[in-house]
Amino acid sequence: MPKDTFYNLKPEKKKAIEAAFLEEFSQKTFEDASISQVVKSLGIAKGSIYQYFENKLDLYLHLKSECEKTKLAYIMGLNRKDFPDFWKYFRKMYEVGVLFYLENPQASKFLTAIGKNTHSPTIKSYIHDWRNQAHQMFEEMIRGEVKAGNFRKDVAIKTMSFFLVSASTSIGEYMEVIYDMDFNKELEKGQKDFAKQKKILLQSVDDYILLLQKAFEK
Amino acid sequence: MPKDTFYNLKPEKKKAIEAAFLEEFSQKTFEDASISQVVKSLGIAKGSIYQYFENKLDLYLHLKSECEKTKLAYIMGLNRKDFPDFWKYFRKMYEVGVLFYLENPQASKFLTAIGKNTHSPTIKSYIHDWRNQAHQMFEEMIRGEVKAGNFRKDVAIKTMSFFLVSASTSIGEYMEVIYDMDFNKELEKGQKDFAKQKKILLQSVDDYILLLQKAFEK
DNA sequence: CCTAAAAGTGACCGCATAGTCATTTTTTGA
DNA sequence: TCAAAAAATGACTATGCGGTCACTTTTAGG
Repeated sequence: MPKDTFYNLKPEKKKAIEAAFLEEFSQKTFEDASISQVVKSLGIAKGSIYQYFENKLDLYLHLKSECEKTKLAYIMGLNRKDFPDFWKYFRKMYEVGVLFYLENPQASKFLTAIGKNTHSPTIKSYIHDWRNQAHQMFEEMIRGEVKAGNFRKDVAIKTMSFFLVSASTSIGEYMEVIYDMDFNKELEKGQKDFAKQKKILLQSVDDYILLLQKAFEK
Repeated sequence: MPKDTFYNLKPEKKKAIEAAFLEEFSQKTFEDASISQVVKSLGIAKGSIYQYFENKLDLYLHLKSECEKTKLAYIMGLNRKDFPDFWKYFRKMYEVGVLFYLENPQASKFLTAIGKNTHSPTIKSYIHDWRNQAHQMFEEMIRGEVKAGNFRKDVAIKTMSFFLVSASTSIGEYMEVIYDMDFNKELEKGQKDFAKQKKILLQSVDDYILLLQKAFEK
């Protein structure tokens, strides 16, 4: 847990520090991310960081939980029961996910980057836990749909869950590719249309759903 | 390129060095992998490594190309034309892939681990190239199947290719999970049946194909 | 205004890395 | 047998890291 000193910081400075480290941890492994370099770019002393946090991991986990909290606020309130079928629900998840991405690109990229620490001795256990949770969640969802007669039942639920988790991850990567392509295109034209971006990103999701739906239906 | 000194080494020593570094690079990032630690475990001097290779990257790329060469020997000879449909061809690719895995676990794991260096400043360009090649290959294959009327044509080829690449990666990860589970189960019983392992791994592929087939068919 | 607490600092420590190179050891073949 | 070539060595360099701490500066409030 961060120390009181950190929470006593002026909001702008707190934000600046968080932003700088989000950036660093989005682009490097936990081990390769360098506190020394970030404080240099921030123009503060390295010692200060250790007035705010216990150590590097404490800092990392603080960012992680902050970003997760932010994202959760977007996801919260979504309930399978409120949708006529699983894919409408699935799509809505991505709709709020895209909103989160467009409104908090740094946080979103950081959360994605966490998953790239598969080999980090410090971080891998957190990833492992997260993956297990995701698989369990998806398994339960799929089991529900199978029981309700909405999904095929000739393929093991574990397999379908693995398939769906990977497809979900892939959607995220695909969206980033599409976003970069389109972002550069818009840059040339010297504009940046938020609503249009959202539409383009969600088109990727819709296309993926077209494929997934067929794969999972009876 | 490795220096002559390396190729002049006695085969056993050469193999031992390669094996030790395959192991290290399978478990750590390129940057985090430690030559110092590997040479210690090998019982040779660090200077020797620099008699064999220009530098760390040279060593890494040597292992990469060696493993790729080994795997290529398994894949080579497979031709879409020799199969009645795409999924029979796809399955055969995994059949030889599984064989490669069972016969060269270190090489196979190393090749998989390359992909985890997305954030490595030294390695990421190689991954990027590899990904682009994979996507291009898959795109061409899919285009062929669409033109032949075997695949649906209402989803962009780029999307289908992204979907298929991710599913393929996922199969690999799924197989490792399944393999570990089953390997441990067999260990308890104190046996290790190669043919049975192969069958179990390929069952994962078959299940994935059941899903993919539906997703892609007209 | 002045003092005590809080915040900020950066030189420094211990450690680990990739890579070098003068020196020693081993191998080779005439 | 012996000298020249090849290979092996490990102390050493330069660099970078996370983390510490004695010290300085800023802030707060009686």
